[in-house]
Amino acid sequence: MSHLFGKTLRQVPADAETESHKLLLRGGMITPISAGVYAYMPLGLRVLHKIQDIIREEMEREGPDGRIGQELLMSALVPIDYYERSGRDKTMGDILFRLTDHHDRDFALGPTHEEVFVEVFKRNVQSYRDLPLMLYQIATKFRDEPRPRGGLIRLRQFIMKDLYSFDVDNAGLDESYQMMYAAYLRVFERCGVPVVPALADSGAMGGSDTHEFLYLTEIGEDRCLLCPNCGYAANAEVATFVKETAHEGEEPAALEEIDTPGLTTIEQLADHLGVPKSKTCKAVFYTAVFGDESGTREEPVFIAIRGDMDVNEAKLKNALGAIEVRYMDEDAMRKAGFVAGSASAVGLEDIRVIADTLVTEERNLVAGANKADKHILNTNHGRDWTADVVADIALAAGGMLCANCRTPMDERRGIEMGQVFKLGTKYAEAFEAYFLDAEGKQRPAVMGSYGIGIERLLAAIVEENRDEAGIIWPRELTPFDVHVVTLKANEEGVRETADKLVHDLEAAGLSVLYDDRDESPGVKFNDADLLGMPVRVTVSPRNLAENSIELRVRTGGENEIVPLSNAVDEVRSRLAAG
RNA sequence: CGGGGCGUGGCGCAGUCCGGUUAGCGCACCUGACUGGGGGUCAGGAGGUCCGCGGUUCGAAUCCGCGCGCCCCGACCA
Repeated sequence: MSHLFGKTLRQVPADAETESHKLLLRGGMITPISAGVYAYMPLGLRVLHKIQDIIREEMEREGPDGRIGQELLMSALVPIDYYERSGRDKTMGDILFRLTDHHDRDFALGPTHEEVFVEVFKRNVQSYRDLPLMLYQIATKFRDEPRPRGGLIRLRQFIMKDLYSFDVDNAGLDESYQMMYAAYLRVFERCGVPVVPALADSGAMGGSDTHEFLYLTEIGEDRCLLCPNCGYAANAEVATFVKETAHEGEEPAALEEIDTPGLTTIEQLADHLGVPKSKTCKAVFYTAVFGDESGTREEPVFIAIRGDMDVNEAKLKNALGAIEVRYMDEDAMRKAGFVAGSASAVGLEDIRVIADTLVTEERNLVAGANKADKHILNTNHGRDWTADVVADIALAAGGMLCANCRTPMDERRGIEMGQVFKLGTKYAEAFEAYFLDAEGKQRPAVMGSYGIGIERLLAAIVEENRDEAGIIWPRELTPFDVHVVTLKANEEGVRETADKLVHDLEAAGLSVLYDDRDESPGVKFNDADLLGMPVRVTVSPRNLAENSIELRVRTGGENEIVPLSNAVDEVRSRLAAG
């Protein structure tokens, strides 16, 4: 430690908010470079390497039919036309880091590598005999995130393990997907991070099935719904729930315009009228963005949804086939002639109306009159207004009933540790990555893609494995196996004994962090706790007088005095137990 | 992109409202001594474009303008 680069800090840098960020900074394991960009110091890098070792083992674990992940390395610098061919130069939009070389050729720094893998696949595979194939890399990705956050949780430059599977058909893809799904559970288990696999949105990836592996934590940025009864788990973006009408049986009543001065929210309106929020129809305005090879086009859309629910923007996007939907700002609303607070689809023309399924089945809802301070009672879909698109666009929330078993669901926050996608043939077709099947027919490869963010995983490992004093590294990830501390090293025999012990431990195959600094006991013990190695060994005159050393396991055990002669075996047994 | 906070030695902060000696404190760092089982004590020391540029002024860390950067909330998110 007298030579170690990266000092521990007693005070936490003020801009660290999450515990993992604070501990990694205090431990001298990371150094901030720019928003969402970090340098990894020696201790931090050792853990990153160990995480990667675990991932490599699990990616290369042989499947039932002998398939394994094969590691390779793609370029980070990618000609922009790769992303143009898949259309993702548009769908990924501003997230793409772009640059131009001195010949004016455009490149991107790869944010994810489906395009590059499928192109390399195409150049090297012609026959079904080469399939299935699983290729992966552990490499740096670049994403110009609008808002990096939480230390290592959301970065603009990060290391990712990305694996891509290539199969002859959907059944093969299912097998690859299951293999990776299982491998991911093992990776997170070994890293000491509990995860919940949840149904997710495939977003700009395209494709069908996709699961996210969520680490549940209050500092998470994703919201998910969990059924405590049947185990259903889904990101709020895609979560389904039981949608029941509340007023379907009523006889349609006559329209009636009423005065509602100053009442602009559903809350106020329902309170004023003494009706449940489910008796109202909420109006929301969005700008939808559509895009294809020729460019992008914007269109204002009107959303009608029952007053007690909110719009799920991912579902809305999918229902419209838009590449983006965004909440309309006040300027655009004024231009479109909407009366915010008193709007409805009744009498509305020249704009697409998207209605949630429930709102079309209810009867006699209170809706806006499209005039300030006026609302209409008893509006009914089909009679008073008609939607252009009817779809499930409602956002699931805690307490809503599970679609499988009608149990009220819990809503939790989580961080996405990894995601697995069934991509299908989208990329193979865009890149004409065909192989010849047994009948000599050309077929596109059926792909899957599977990613894990390495630094984000590191952050979650620290979030999950710590106490008030510092980090508690899981056995497989600790930067060093043993932390040897000397006290009063200038006194007779202490330094010599510690030097020899370190040598013996290393000869026994253990890695050792040796605190040989001339610091007070308090400083050394506190640093040992902060840095979090599983076993601490103290060599001091007091113990030496009895030919002993002292052991302490980081997980909170008591100090134990053991004979110096057994030191190596004793350390090993503590490590094996942990 | 909208809202909020912040920018003064490596870290944490005071000073800024109300302009005026040499910009201060704690931690860390260097030298020496003492000390030695949970961030010890004393003495001496080094270290500063006060985020940048422009302006106001006899005089700017402090006032004004324009930028830049960092953090948080939201929007967004493969």
